[in-house]
Amino acid sequence: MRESTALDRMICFQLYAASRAMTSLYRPHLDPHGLTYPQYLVMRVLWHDGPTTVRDLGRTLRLDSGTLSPLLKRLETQGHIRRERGTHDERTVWIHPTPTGTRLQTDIGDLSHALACATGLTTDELHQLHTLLHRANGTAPTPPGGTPA
Amino acid sequence: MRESTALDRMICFQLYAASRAMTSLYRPHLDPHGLTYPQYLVMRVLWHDGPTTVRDLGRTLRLDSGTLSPLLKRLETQGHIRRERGTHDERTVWIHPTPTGTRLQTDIGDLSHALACATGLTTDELHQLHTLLHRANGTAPTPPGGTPA
DNA sequence: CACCAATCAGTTGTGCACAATTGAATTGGG
DNA sequence: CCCAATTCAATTGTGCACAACTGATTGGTG
Repeated sequence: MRESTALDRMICFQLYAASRAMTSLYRPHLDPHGLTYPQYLVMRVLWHDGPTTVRDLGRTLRLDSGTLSPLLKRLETQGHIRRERGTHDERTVWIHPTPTGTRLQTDIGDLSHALACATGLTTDELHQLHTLLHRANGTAPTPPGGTPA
Repeated sequence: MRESTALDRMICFQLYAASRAMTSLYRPHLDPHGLTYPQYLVMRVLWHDGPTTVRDLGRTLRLDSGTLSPLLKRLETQGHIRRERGTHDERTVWIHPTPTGTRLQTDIGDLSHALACATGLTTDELHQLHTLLHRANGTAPTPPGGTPA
């Protein structure tokens, strides 16, 4: 409908464009709280799992320390997290959400509905997309329940 | 299967992870030619459409001049493209593929098969994914024919 | 014609991504 | 116990993305 380039036929480009578009949809919701999208993902892991090591954050988000270290430094500067060297294993660094960081969860609220609507896809299509992306990512989709954007 | 975080249920994260994974799949194929994935996308547009303006490249790839200007400068330094101010409208800059840049197309060859296989999805699933991403991107999928990765 | 708004490419500044490397801490084998 | 291999976070360097801005060019209107 828009362009007639070979790009139209490339899944990789659609994936690339869709990922950036999704980030843009989050931006207006996160900007007021001073968070970027990757920072928001880190906070979500902390809200859900509690204190975590940098190593586990990397495994979960599939990011390495080269990305996470400066990102976590910025979250610490903003007062959302606290870093602490492990006592048992001094190589690991534990990331704790601060009270400020925890309060962000309720301040930001649930974005999934607003974001799901913004895609223009039906609930069924979102579910299909979710399943396909899971398979492409080599993970198993969580079978029951809704599918947040 | 891997993590039990709320991230599992977020399409946005699956999209973000899948997009980066796809780029990683391209990397070993593009690195030997000194191209990055976004640079490869630019070259594909030039191979398909011939000389193009920076403005149209931006519309096609959904990138602004802040991203394209330095990227094109690097492609020019590598000898793959040539820039030329428009004569009719001196605001626009035309991007021409050089012979070297054109030769890249045959040198790199067709990556779609290798990439499609690497995802582990069936042809049917790739087609579904393609259609869903198109709809999410607000574009119409090109109905007939195969679906390169 | 004069002027003003819009268009276009480029620059600046911030923040990811990721390869490669560093250096400290830990682990395992002999 | 000792030392070589591994693990872990951080750092360095390159290249996107994108917001905000600049400055030149163009097009439309009075």
